[in-house]
Amino acid sequence: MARTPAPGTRDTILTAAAGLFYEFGVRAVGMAQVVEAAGCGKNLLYKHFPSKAELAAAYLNLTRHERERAVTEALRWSADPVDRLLALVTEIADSVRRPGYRGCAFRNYLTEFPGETDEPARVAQAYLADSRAQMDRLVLGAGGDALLTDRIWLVVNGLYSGTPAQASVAVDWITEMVRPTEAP
Amino acid sequence: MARTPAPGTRDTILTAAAGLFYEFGVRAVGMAQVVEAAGCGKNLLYKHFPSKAELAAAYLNLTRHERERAVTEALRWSADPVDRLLALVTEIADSVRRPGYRGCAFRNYLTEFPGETDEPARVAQAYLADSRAQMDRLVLGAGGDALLTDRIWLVVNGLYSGTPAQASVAVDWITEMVRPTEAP
DNA sequence: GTCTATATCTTGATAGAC
DNA sequence: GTCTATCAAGATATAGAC
Repeated sequence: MARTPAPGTRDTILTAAAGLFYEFGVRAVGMAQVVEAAGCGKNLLYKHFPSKAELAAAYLNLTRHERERAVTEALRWSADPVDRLLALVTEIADSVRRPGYRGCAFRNYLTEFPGETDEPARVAQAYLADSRAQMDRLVLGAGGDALLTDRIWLVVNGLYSGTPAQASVAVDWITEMVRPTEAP
Repeated sequence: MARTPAPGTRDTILTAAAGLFYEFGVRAVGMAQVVEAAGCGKNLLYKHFPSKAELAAAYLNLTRHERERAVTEALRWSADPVDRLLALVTEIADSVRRPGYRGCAFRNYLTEFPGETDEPARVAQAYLADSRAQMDRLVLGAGGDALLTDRIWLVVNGLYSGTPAQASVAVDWITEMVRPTEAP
């Protein structure tokens, strides 16, 4: 009775690994833990991901795609440049508010592996650069200048490493910055 | 090599360990590396620091004392509440600008060991709480309200995980927030 | 006696073999 | 899916220099 090769094995393993890596950190989680959480054999894990670094890179790529999907979805409903910027900021704030939030996965990885130049590190750095570039494009599109891009990135950086309680403060503040003040 | 004079042994070890821990992360640095960098025997290391956790706690406490000394020094010259707040912010910005800056040591530790409740984790959490409380006290003393404390903490958080280039942006911005605007 | 150096024990991790 | 080789790291114990 040959087992039917499960269609989503790679995804199953990756999803399990991603959850563990994000919650406990990449260094702290062993391949054995991933195997146990995925409910598969060790051979399968190494068949799909020949090394832990490749699994970590896949984890960061998965996270990137999830973030991009969520951001694209959030931006889909707004055409106005200011609305689009605020939609992005709101989406980030929502992600910070989600239970189990433990900071930005990419920044966390780079903190765990400082000075590293392997593939996961490159994925993380690329995401952060692209993420900043996207934010800057939206700020400039909404009529902001270079100073405002710096300031908003500062606040968003603080938001990423902050608590859910600060999410609303950040959103409200950035709204104030880019919307004409309403008289009371 | 020549025998290390006895009295400063603990400090020598701790200084060496602190440099390595901050630069490469606590997890990535082994006790053997600390021994080599300190130029002492393994026995002596374990005599002064019975476990790696105790060495890590000592590292964070040392960092805390260094930060507190620098902040106290920066605040010494200002009596005016607004000046004191800006002196603190400027001191933080200067520390971010220092070559070799690799983020806040306490946040980095908590990122490396999420969910940990041992002594180093408690030291790190206590520092962050005290640090925020001090900042809030200065903001309130300078005439700010609760909203301003939240906003300034957001910016300072972003500054900690930011680049030296953003340090000036943060200082200028906070200056603008707490000083009466000067007419052009 | 104090410190260095080394040898070793134990644990846990990556990885590959069966 | 289990079993095992290999290695690194934390921690301890022992042997030897000053």
